[in-house]
Amino acid sequence: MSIPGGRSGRRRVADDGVVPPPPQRRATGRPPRISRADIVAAAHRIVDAEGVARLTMRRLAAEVGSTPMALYHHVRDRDELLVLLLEDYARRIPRPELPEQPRERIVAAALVLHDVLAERPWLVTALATDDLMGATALWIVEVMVDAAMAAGLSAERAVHAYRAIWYYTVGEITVRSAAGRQRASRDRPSYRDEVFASLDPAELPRLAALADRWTALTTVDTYAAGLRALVDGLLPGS
Amino acid sequence: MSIPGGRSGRRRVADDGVVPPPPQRRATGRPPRISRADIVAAAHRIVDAEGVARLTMRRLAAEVGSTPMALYHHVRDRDELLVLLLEDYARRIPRPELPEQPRERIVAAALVLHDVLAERPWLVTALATDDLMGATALWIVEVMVDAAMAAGLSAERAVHAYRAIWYYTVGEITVRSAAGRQRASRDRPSYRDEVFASLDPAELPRLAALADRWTALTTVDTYAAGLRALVDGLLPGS
DNA sequence: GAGGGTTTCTATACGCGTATAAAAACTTAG
DNA sequence: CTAAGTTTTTATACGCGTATAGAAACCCTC
Repeated sequence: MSIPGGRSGRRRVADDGVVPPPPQRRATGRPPRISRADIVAAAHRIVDAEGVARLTMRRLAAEVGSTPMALYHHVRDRDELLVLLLEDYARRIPRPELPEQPRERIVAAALVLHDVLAERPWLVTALATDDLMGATALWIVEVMVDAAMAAGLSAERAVHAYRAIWYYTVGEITVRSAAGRQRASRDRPSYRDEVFASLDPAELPRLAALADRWTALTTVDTYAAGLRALVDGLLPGS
Repeated sequence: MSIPGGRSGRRRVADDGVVPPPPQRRATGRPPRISRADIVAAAHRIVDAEGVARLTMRRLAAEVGSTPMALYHHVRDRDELLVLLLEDYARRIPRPELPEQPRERIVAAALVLHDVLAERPWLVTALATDDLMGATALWIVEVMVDAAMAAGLSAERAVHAYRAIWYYTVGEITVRSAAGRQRASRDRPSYRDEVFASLDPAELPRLAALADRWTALTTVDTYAAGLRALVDGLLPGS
């Protein structure tokens, strides 16, 4: 009925924490032909070779040599699969040298987070659902909360600060990747161009003056700059 | 072949701006049975009565008394439909009294924006694609850019400041609405609970200490507080 | 052996967004 | 009246995520 053990670490431990005598005991039931790890590995192969758009449950089933619905006994849904993929990516992040200074620590940690996601923007939807990254990447959150407290924030406010940074990061990835997707399919002239072309300078003088530069201005990568501003505002006075 | 006139404002105007002699001229071709306005109105009805989940192209076609594919001659895709819906919502926003002080103007404008979206989080995906709201809500952007410049920022930096706020807002809505959706389907115990339950206090002391308060801490609405911090960081020093 | 219990896997089906191709309904030219 | 051209509408189809129901494959106890 239920999906088998989430974290692969704990297995066959009763509620009281006692491990049953035969540690290498096979549970009853039909033996599985595929495993969660198989699925994740196959998913990795597909994403690397054909892109995430091709990562469908049917394609994945074919890759592991099974049927689509069989996957659902090992993975709750497609979103969970994406989170598992991220888990793998996160494991590979080299834990970088972090600055000592709290403010710079936070910025550095957020940049690591951002870089991982920016390369795989399709993860963000799945992540937002889980609101937090997989367990493997939690050290980034720890760093940020810890540094925020070192900078003088209470535990509560440190968490809120982390969250603000998380929001900002999710938003940046979402918007920028959506914009990129749109630029990719560039036969149509885009709603925005049309709107900007017909701006009324009397009503919206600033935007009208910026209209022709708008696309250029909003294509620049300003994540780091905005992040620094946010952190500056979040931490107690300069 | 192409989808007829975007903004309903300009019609039958040649490239040189001269209106052809017969202003009430019907173009050739099969006369339309439905219009863009019909579609948007029907969409509104469905969303209000049955929720956005029911707003499918098939259901919408039934509502306007047509077939699904007929809609696609008046609307590019479902996302564009959502943007048109937002357009309508935006038109209804009463333009509030805005504070004179630039910093507070920005905050107030962002809060208006946030409130509109927070009530209709499903709009955000469509919006992110278009990266900007429909024309009707552009005054919010104008206010923010203008106030940022009044506070001493260059035009470029003012746009970047607006963008940072936009990112933060999109992220907040995305994450919070995803979390809400998840809390709605609460039979399963959620991946996050599992992760937090098995935190290693030696590795992640801050998070372990906060584990039991985490959900409470991350459920609080901190949009306004984070926004103020962001604006403080973006505008030149106090 | 035979029958339950349990787990995994397969078959089938639904509704979704939308691509594609063709039919229908009109205007205009001959 | 007919033929061509244009626009809108329809029919059909594809692949998607996944719900549901039942078959298959194993372990036990008799």
